[in-house]
Amino acid sequence: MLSELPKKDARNSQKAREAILDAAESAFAELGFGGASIRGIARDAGVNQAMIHYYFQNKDQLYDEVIDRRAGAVNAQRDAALDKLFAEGVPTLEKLMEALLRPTIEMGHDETRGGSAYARLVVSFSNSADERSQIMTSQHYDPIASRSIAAMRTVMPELDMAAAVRAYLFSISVALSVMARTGRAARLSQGRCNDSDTEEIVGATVAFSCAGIRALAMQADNQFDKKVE
Amino acid sequence: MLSELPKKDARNSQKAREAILDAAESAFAELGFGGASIRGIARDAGVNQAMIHYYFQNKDQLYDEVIDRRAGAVNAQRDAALDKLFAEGVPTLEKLMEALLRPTIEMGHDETRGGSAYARLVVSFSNSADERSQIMTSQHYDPIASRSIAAMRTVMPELDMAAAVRAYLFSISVALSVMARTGRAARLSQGRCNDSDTEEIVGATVAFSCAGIRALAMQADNQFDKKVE
DNA sequence: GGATTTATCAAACGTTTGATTAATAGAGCC
DNA sequence: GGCTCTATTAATCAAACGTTTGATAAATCC
Repeated sequence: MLSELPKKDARNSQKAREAILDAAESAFAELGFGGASIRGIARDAGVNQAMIHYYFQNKDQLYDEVIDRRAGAVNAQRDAALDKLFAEGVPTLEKLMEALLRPTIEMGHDETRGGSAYARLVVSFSNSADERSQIMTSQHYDPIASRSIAAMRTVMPELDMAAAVRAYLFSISVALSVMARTGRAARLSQGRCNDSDTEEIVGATVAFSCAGIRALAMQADNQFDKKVE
Repeated sequence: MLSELPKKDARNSQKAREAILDAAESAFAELGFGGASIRGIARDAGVNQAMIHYYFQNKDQLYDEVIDRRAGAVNAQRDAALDKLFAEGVPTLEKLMEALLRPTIEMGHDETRGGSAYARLVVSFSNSADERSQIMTSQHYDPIASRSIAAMRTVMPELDMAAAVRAYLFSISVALSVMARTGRAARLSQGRCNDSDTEEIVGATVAFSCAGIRALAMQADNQFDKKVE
């Protein structure tokens, strides 16, 4: 067969699009939006520089599509998990938090499909206060966050709105930090802390979060009691 | 008095240095290392562009000094708090975690002295896996982290090394997320969640962390029991 | 009070940036 | 076999980038 040469048909164009998204994902994760360059992305993707503008117009839209591709997938998983869970009645807090956190953590640990690069990217912009990051967070992650917070209050009715929001954000920040996998855990524990065993990490994250959430609920309760008496 | 003109003496030179560091802190926090420009920093600081290279040689060293200035201050506070705490015997877990987390959170809430810009910066690089960020984290924050982890194991001897490292990193990630103050809490709670009340946030963060840490300790205990029986 | 050091400036260096252009090659259709 | 649409290329653009330079004013030293 003599067709290992690059083809210019529609099938190959999809390949090019994906290759650009993959390269951009790594570049944005490693260098930040400002530090990543269109030229570098094109080189890594093995395409001509102008192809990036052809498919994505400009750098901002490329960034948005990188995030949209992954956020869409993981949030669909979380939505489905919530649907399934509440179809069988009101779940335990542990089941709920695992449904919310597991897809996030697993994506970060999926080395084979570039999930870990995206993990670092989402950790970075979700903790940033600049306008671009805020827009990405609110557009791609606020809807599932609102649904999750409502679900937490169904499972734990004693959580008021403020406490539930705080509980959700605390839990997510823990999950994101294990997603990022900076290698710090291994460094600080001289290799005794394994941050590659997904099941162990999901278990630890869920246990930590649920205990923390219950503590927040008790704290809120106590404050309520004080005001009442 | 006719001396409102800029002076070229040593006193003014310190002012220029500080102005550059302040402007760089904001720029790096908002735009990332790659997105921030020396020209923009010089403009914001009100100094000539060449002054930045005169004082800091290059962009990398400027970045390092921005971080060193704040990290030195906050880690000195944490060290002193640990000294004081253990001078009076072995403290409770709550006292320990408050000593570790309060200085961090308070710096992020110090709007008047630019602490909140640094907060966003430290959140960003401490969750990043690129080489520059790793170096910053390990140089400026690993020493106090190691001491903190050892202190946690003194207070809770049932924590093995791996669990203690994980507990520390989880707790710090929660504190960092409230430090960043992206405004998301207010958005998701329609303003009901106040992320400006420092005391309330310190209380919530400490309560959440301590409960989580105890849960991790129990988890480790159970695994140990399983292996023994 | 001349020499030396420190602080400051405007201008320029070569490089890299995001973006645009005009030209072309191939696939599918009629 | 020509037409049309999509995909791809090399060349080019002005702007912005980090850094360096040479000159100069002020402060400090001996």
